[in-house]
Amino acid sequence: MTSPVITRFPPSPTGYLHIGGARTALFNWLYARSKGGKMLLRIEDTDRKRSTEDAIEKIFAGLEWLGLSWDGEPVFQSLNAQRHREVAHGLLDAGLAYRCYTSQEELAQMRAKARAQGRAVRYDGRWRDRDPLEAPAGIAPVIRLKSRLKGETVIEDRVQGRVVFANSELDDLVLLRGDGAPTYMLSVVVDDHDMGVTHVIRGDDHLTNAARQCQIYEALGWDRPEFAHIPLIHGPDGAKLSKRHGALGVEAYRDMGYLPEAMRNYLARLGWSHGDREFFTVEQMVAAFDFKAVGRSPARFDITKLTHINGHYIREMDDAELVERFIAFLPHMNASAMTTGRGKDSVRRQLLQAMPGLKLRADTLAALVESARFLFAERPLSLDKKADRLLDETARTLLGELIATLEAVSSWNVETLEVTIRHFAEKHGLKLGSIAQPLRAALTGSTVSPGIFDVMAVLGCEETMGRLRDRTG
RNA sequence: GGGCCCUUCGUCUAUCGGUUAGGACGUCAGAUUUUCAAUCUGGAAAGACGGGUUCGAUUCCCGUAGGGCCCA
Repeated sequence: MTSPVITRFPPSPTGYLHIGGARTALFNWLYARSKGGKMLLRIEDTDRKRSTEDAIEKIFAGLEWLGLSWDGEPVFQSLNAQRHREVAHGLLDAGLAYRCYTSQEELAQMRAKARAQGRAVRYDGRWRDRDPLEAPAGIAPVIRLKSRLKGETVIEDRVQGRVVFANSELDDLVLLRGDGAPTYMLSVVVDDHDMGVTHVIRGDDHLTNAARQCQIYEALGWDRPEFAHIPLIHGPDGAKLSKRHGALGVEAYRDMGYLPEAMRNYLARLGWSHGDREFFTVEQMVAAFDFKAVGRSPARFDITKLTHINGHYIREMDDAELVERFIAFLPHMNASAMTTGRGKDSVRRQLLQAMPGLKLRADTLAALVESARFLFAERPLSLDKKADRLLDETARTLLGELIATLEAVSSWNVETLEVTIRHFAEKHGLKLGSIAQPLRAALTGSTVSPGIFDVMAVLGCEETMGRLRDRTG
């Protein structure tokens, strides 16, 4: 019988949930779900000065937006400091750790010396076996792990494969600082152990840390978890993802009109693949996810592809569902006023009717909203430059004649309107485009819109005629 | 500086030693067309470099170069 899989996502609440963190969370979530296990959330708030409530809220919101639910209550690392200290002192009592009184100056010298000799920069263990009685007064010691000097530390990583570190490269790491604060290295190991984490899935920037953490596990006599170090996401220039690129919070993408399912799909395919498959439902993703198919090289964030995937999801989405997303999105672009003065039901009805034509032309919710503005615009419409130029004397005259024809239309629907207008164009010896474009300009204020007959149908007879008269009167 | 990781079209990737090196985004051309999209068809586009191992390397090994991460 194998124990249930427990993964964890441990964000520091010093900012928003960025793209890289979101993908790490996704992979943890996918693996846990695929194994019928759990994903825990740990808030690594030991840096009290930089941790904020606001950041915690944003991280929760980001995970929820992406549909990455965690199991149980979040663990706050700062609350475990006492436990971490006890573990460190246990190691001290067992002779597996020691007090080190080396000053900052000495450390700096050590570094300079190592560097000059072309060796790894690390602590030389000068207090490792020294008599504590020689301790200088007035210096609060740090507690260091008495790590193995010889041999190797081997990590059988689920993504990186077998990675070997010579123990001689790893120095006696600090467990507790002079002020008694546990180090990151100690806290992570103790918390992961206490939380029962079986699989540590994180960015490969932690690969070297993993070796050091293994030494702590060993000293403590604890089983280490499985490790899976996934490659980082880089910016378009191949360098670390920064604010210049995509290191925005996921909520920034939400506000740009990206769908969580699209973001999830895109992120999953960054560094992971499943044959030639590009699109995955959550279920398919969970079923197909496997560390063996996770690559080891970093991937660049490409918003163009994200946008394409987003457009795909918008087009595939059920119209009624899209209407709800549309409405929910309005506040995010400060466009709530767009539909004021209209009944909620009528707004929904009109959007639903227009959606098939609108969603084909938008690859973000923001673009979708923009493209729908003409529906709710107040008469007389303001025309953009091109539309204005299109509506010259000839065009207006033509529209005037069209009004008369349209007044005779008995049933106002796409089919009838199309037949009527095609006939009208023929009668005047015009191509359909010659009448459709002025019509579009008059009805939408733009030269770009869904099919013109759809526009007329969605606008309705009364509004259509009104907008036409605005241009011919 | 040391250690570790990485390297297939511009980008994300497939390839379990033998393929015309495949797909996707982007790009170009065409079809369609009432605009713009969407859609369809087609094109250009890749194994960093140098050595090995092998009948045969993108694939395995070594080195070089480049990039990244950690340590400070």
